Formats: sequence, structure tokens, C-alpha cells
Amino acid sequence: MTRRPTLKHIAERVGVTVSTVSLALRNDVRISTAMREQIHQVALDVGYIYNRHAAGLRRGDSGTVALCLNDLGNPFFTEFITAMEQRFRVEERMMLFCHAQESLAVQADFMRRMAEHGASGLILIPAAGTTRDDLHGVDVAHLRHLPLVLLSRDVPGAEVDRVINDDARGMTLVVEHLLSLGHRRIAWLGGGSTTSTAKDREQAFREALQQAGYPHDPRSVQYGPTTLAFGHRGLEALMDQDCPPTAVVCFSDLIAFGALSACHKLGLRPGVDVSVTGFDDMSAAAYTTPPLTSVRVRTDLMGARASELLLARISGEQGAPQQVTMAPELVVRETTGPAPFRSPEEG
Amino acid sequence: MTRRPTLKHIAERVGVTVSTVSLALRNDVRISTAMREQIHQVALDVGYIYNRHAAGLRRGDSGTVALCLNDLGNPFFTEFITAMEQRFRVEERMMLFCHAQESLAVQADFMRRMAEHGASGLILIPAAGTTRDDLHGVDVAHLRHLPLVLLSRDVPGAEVDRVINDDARGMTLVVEHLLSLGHRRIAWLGGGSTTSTAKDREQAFREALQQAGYPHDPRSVQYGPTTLAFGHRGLEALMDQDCPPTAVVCFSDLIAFGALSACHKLGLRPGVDVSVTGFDDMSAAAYTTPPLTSVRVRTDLMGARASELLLARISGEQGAPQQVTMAPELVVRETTGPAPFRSPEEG
DNA sequence: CGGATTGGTTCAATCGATTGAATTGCGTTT
DNA sequence: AAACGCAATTCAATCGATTGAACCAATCCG
Repeated sequence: MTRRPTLKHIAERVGVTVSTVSLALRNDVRISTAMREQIHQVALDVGYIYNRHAAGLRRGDSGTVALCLNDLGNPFFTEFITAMEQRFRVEERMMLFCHAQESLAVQADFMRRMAEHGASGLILIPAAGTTRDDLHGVDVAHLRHLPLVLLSRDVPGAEVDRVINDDARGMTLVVEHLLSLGHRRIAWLGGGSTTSTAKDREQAFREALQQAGYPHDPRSVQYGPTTLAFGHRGLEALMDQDCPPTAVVCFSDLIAFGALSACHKLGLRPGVDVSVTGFDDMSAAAYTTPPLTSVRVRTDLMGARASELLLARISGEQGAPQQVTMAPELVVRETTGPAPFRSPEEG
Repeated sequence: MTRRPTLKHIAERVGVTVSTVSLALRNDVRISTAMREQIHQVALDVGYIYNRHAAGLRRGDSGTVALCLNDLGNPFFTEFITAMEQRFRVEERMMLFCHAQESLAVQADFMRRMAEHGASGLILIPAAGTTRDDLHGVDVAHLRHLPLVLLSRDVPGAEVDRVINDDARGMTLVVEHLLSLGHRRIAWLGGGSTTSTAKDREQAFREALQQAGYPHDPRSVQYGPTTLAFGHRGLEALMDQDCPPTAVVCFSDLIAFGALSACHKLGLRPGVDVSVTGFDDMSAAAYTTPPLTSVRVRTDLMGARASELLLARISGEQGAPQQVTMAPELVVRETTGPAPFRSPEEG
């Protein structure tokens, strides 16, 4: 492998200066068409490779947009990506991501790196446990030069734009739905307050029950990671009690999928023997057996909105941080049904 | 926002030259400990941000590794990521990805961009339709300076390292399994020859049937995209015939998931009324209702192996391209069972 | 025919960090 | 006191592309 060709090589070969070559390769009108074509041809011949470091050093901005997310194992999060990619593609901006896997260190690393790189902006689905200081602390001065938008998960106290789903509202809808079906013994499965999402959903769950006059039974809780495996064994654990719940509210669809598989294994018919709800309404929710009752989170709209906010900041828009809250929608399918008779209590 | 501070600012503030600051910030032993600490402190005070463009220009290598994949909607592909990330994290290399969504243009853009950036290497799960020329053509001279490893999908004729699953073998296992259960009327669902994976699997499917003396019935085929939605309606279409198949072989798990949901809708019990098989054995396969018979593809091992190959090339290893072929394994769960009686033909 | 215009190209400074070689200061040795 | 060694720091060139200003030649106009 020989050294990478540079503008200079092309210039020498053509018999002009690097300025001419630089302008020609970027199709500047100041260079005559004939010369432009010749230079493009020679560039191809010598196998010229544009040097982004040199250009970036001179120009400052790299034009890329960064996205940091934390759970690629959950297809819910990948749904955000598509909407955003399209938007940025239109702007001719390349999008680069990082999968931080809920590691604050990796996330911090990536953000720093992108700032050092002159990324134009960053969209962040923050790792569980991200605090205000991770975004505004003294040791993250670089973030002050990097437009930042929070997506899906909130960071309390952070002074940045954000696009969040109204999780509390969504969960209230779930509980109301189950109550109206006659369920009283309702269990909680998943979460565990590591993210704003988990916190908001669980709190709304408890409050909705409380308000209806059926406070939540502390035995009917299983906390755990957002995985199929946990959903599966969590449901088994919930059902292995003297007086098992008639409905199980899952923190997310992924957990609900695991729970459904456990129902099948235990011989319980979802929607008949026990009701199960998800949250997120990812595309797979419509294809479970039976189809899952869930809360639709508009990842497409949220992604698009986040992109817009970021682009506005990139183009210099000033002003107070914006908070966009998306209204969710309950999607009733077949995993919820009337509460079965089981005890003499409520019905 | 004021201008980004540079080494020069720090130097002036401390009263030394930029050389000293540069060395100090990288903890070079040539600079005294006291001076080093002072410089680090001042850097923090002024909110210094390292300029990767300047450094990269001088040094050449950016130390990052790039990954390009094409279907984030299929969790199968995200499984590769985790294994690789860990490996590169150990090497202190940051991994950046691009989601090309099966667009050759986006894929080409990304590869060029990464080369221009001085990425150390690239792992590519090529977009459907990628050809030898996309990797070796005259207009992609930049790729000659960029170590490249193909993962999961092959590109015929490409002279690069690759880590591929033995799809033909896996599919042969599937067909043998179904034949041994007495199935003769076996349908094909999905694929359509856009990727090497689809091609290899379908061809092996046909050959295995042919060899057993039960050539494939051309009416028992539905081609389509790798989505749940297609799996669902594809199965419906297959079953809506005079003499429907007793088993449906799906190109991938994702399609099988959709097919299972269609079975449920049609009132067919998978593994009893009709057998369904997947391919990939992604983690969700064990949690379908009922659990899916599939072919395990070791995404973890493949990802690790691809990382190793790439790192070897990055550190200068010469020699002919390596081809690593992984052996798959049939995982029999509950969606396959004895062929039901249906016609007087075979049983 | 002299002066202004225009199109095409070059000049030269610049971006900020890196690094091998040179320098300085200071204590130690002979 | 000269010579040496060593540690700490500075010098100065360098990486490759960009860009506003300058330049030159040909053309146009009055």
C-alpha cells in the first residue's frame, strides 16, 4: 500500500495548483468545465481519497449527526432510528450511532468523542441512571458546544430539548381498561425505576389503582431487566402464589412477549384465564399469539420531531429548551378480557 | 458560544508552549508531574475540547472501526453487534455504525466516508445486491486502504475476509427433520434471492427435497420481504389452496413469527396441524407460542471471529483472504411435529 | 487605443495538534 | 572550572484542504 494520494499529487499531475484542484473537485463554478472534468478524471486515476481530517480542521463542522442509544436488543428502540435517518438523509447529513448498552461510561465517551469530532448535533436516548450532571457537569464542557436532544427517556433537571412519550397517561389508560374489565388483582412486571420511562409507568400504575380504590398489592410485583427471559420467569413467579393476579401489566412489550410464552407453558390462555398488557406497541405486538393489547408509542413521530428540534438548534435557533410530549393511545387486542371468577372477593 | 479553546489558549494561560501542553495532556513522562497536573487543571477550567481533526490530520489513523448493516428491523442482525462491541472496547477502539437499509448508495457513501475518515477497518453485512464491483471497482479506490471483513452475507467473487454461516447445511438439516416426520408437501416462505443468505437457503431447500425424491411443488412458494407482516400473509396465501402444505419452511425466524400468528388466526395448531420452521434462532424463537423450531446461527461466535480477522488485518497481517464458515445446529422445539393425515398420497 | 470587466487560476495564510531535534538549566563528576 | 549528564521544555516543521484576496490575460466598451 502506497501513501494516500493528496490534492498535491493531482495538482502536479495536471500542472495546476492545489487551490484549483480543491475548487474543481467540489465543482466550484470558478473553475472552467474542461479543467474540472480533467481534474475529476485524474483524481479517479490516481485513486484520490478525500481527507476529512484536513477538511474538518479547516472548516470546523463535520456535518454528521450522532445518535446514542442503549438497548439494541429491544426492537422498540430501533424503530426510532428509521424515522430519523430519513430526515437526516434529506439534509445530506450522515448519522452515526453508538450502542452504549446502558453504560454511562460508554455513553460519556461517545458524547465526548462526537464533540471532539465536531459533530453538528446529538440525539440521546439516555442510559439508565443518566443524571443532570452527565449533561451539564463541569467535566463535560464539550457538551456546551453540541446541540443535544433527549429522546424517549427523560433526564430530570436537564436543560435541553426533549421528545418524550406521555408514559403516565398511557399507563393510566391500561389500568382503566383492566379495571373496566373487572380486574382487581393486577400485578406489575418489569422495570424497576432505572429509567424515567420505568419510573413514570410504574408510578402511574400505582396511582391509577390507588385512585380507583384498589391499592396495589406489594406481593404482586416482579422487577427485572427488559428481556424476554425475564418476562417469562417473572410471570411464572407471579402466578406461583396462593392468590395469583387476574391481570399482569408489563412495563414493556418485550417483557409481555416473554410473559405470553410463560402463559402458554402454564396452560393459561391470555385474555381468558389471565390478561396481559404490553407497552410500546412495537410492530411485533400485533403478531403475538394471541395479539397483544398494548400502548402505542409513536416512535415515528417522535423520531421525526426530535430530528426537527435538533436541526433547528443546529441552524442556530436560540431560546429555552423545548419539551415535546407525545400522546399515547391504547390498542386493545386479544390478551385482555373480562376478569375470570376466582375468589369470592370482587369478581 | 465562544470559540472552542485550543492548546494555545491553555499554553498562554499557563505560560508554556503548545508542545508542553500537548505532551502533558497525553500524560507523556517527559513533562514533570507538577506541570502535568497544572495543565490538566487549566484544561478543565477553560473547558478545553480536544480537536480530533487536527490530531487526525497529523497522525493519520482515527482508531475507529466501522460497521455497516442493513436491517435493524430484524433483531437477528443486532445480535452480531454485541459480540463485536465488546471485543473492540477491549482494544479501546470505538465502533460506529450505519444502517444502510439495503440501499447500495447509502452503503457506498458510508464506506467512502469511513475511508476518508481514516477508519482503521470496516465490518460489512452487505446490502442485498452488493456485487464484487462495489468492493473492488475502480471508483472505490478508497476501499483498498481499508481493511474489510464480510459478515453473515457473502459477496461472490469478492477478495476479502469473510465469516459466513453454513446456510446450506442448516437448511438441509431442516428438510431432513421434516421428511423424517413424514412431511412431503413442504412449502417455502420468504427470501427471494436478494441476498446470498436467501439464495443459499432456498437452493439447499430445493436440493434436499430433490435428493429425497420429493421435488418441490412450484405452487408452494411465497417470496417476500423479511418482515412479520409478510410472514403472516404469506402463510395465509400458502394455506389458501386446494391441497395446502403440511409444513412451511421459513427463510428466517422473523418470517416464521409472522407465520405463527397467521396459524393462530386460521385456527391451525403449529406443530400439530401444520409444521413451521424458522432460521437464525434469535433469542425470541424460544419464546413464541409454541416455541419455534429453528436453526441456530452463532451470531456471538461469528461476531467475535469477524472482529479477530479485522484486528489482524489492521495490525498489518498479509495473506490470502480467509473464509470462515460456521456450522449451524438444528434446534427442535414445538412447531414441528408428525405430518397430519390429509390426503391419500403419502401420509 | 486606453481602461474597465470578467473568467480562470494562483498566492499565501490558516485551521490545531503532533513530534523529532534542539535548547536550556542545573546538579554532578573529574 | 570545565565537561558532562539528565530532565524539562521549546523549536519548528508538518499533516492536507480551504478560501479571501490577488493576479493575469483576454475581451469588451466608449
